[in-house]
Amino acid sequence: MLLKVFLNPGNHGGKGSRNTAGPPPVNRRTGVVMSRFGGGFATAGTGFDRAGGILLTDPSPMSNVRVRFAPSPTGFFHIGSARTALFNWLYARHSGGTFILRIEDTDQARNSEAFLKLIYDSMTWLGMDWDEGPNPNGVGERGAFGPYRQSQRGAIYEKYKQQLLANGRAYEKDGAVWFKLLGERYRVFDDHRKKEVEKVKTAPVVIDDQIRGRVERQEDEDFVIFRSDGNPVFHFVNVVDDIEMKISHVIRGEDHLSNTSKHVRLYEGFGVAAPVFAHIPLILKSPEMGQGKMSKRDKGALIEEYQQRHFLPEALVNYLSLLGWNPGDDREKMPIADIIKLFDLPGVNQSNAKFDGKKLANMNMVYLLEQPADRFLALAREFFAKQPSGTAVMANEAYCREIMLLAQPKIKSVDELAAYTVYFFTDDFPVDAKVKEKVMAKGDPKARLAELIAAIPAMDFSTDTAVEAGIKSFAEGKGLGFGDYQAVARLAVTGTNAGPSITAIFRVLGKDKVLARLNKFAASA
RNA sequence: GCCCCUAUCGUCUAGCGGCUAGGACAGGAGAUUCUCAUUCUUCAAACCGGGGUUCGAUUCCCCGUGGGGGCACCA
Repeated sequence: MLLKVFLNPGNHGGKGSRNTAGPPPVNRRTGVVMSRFGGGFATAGTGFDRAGGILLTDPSPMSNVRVRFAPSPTGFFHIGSARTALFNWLYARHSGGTFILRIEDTDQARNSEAFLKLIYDSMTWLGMDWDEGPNPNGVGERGAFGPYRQSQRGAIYEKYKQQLLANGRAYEKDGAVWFKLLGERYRVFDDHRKKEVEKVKTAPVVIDDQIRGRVERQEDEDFVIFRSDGNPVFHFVNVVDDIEMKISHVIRGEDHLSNTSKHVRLYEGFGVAAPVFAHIPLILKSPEMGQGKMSKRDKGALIEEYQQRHFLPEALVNYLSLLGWNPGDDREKMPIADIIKLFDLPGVNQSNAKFDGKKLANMNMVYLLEQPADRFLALAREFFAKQPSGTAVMANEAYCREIMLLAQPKIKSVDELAAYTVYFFTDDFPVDAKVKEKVMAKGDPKARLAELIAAIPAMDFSTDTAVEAGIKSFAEGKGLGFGDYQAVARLAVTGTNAGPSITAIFRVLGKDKVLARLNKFAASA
């Protein structure tokens, strides 16, 4: 078997505060993580063989970036997963590498096809296309390193297990298979687990992380790689798959940083150079949500939610890209092409970021405002297709179009459309009690209403400007202004104080409807 | 308990030894508009604490403290 050793194309360093103290026993040029035992490890360009090991060769020295996103279909697809996927995707696209989607579905009990589909759908919706992995429709897959679902890779894991068993880096105990650390053994009482455990004196594992800098961690206990039920554990399959799929850069959440020492030992066990690691900061709950890491249960945590609310995926992606990364200047709203161009691992922050739904909402609004009419209309149609009122709204295409375009510059997200435009589609619209109270308390709205009702039949409703001129000249005749009629008319016709210009509402609704509503309101008020 | 990561306005962040510490979201005030929203102007808002190093620390080092993560036959 041949395995490439991947080069690290990214330059290191960046932030001044980055921990780069001490001479890292890592080949900077290759990004190969080396341990201190045995004096050296494989470096690029130096093929080597190890007893029971794997031949390493380096036929192609230049970049070949291969990154993967490896979710488990055991729950909803949330913000954190999406951001991890995004950073992998961005890095792949930035470097002209390959983005792989691998499904870690070894947890039989918790897996579900519905969650699997959700992964494909969410990724697709967000525009993160993958070069290798299962096809987005779930049928078949593409790529030369499959299968891409761990549940189908049993034979590969078995082979790797045998290799470790054969080279003395694994052993069986209590029906499980354990990975064996090299070093002097001793027993000690573990406070955390309240029992005596066997530990191993080993040299620390040094990780040259693209984001964290140099991280040192001690791995001092043998660990299970195959459970007694015969199933391999996460650490094992993760490393085996990354080897088999020739992953060059492992970009994942910081919650895996502590696991990385296990993974590095595993790579050593297989005689394979480890990939470059990049541990990205986590997304934390916003202050209102409480403390800790954002979880699937938190409000606004699910990608699905934004999809259902018809957020613009590019707005969400833009916002997500800014959580833990920035382009280096004051720009925030950026086309994805610019983000791809500017994104790089050393530019990623080291500290966790709190999720801010308000900023996301603002980003969505900014994107929404600049959408061309046809795109906005398409979004509105998609939205209304799922609404109970949808059929009524979309019955008249031209009418619908006109109203949606009236609403576009006013709303923050597409899901506001239903409430924002109700009164255009039904006479049975809700009346905002608070607004009513306020409007009716100011001046003499009843008198204004009566005057308006009397004047409207003679007005020209053909254009906005005609309506405006009509009301204005009429109001001036009474010694009043447009504003004196606007509020009460709006309340009577729309039930609220927010909306497009009243002249547009009048024109679109038509004289008959407007008069009917004004009269009805006058009668009840 | 042990280990690892981290620390600038409420939030996202810029800053890579010398700055009136900048921008954005959110918030306050005002202007414009027929309302609302947008837009514009404007205000308030931060270097966690203590030691070093240095002529000089937000910036580098150490120690605290705070925040986060990990210590499984979960992933």
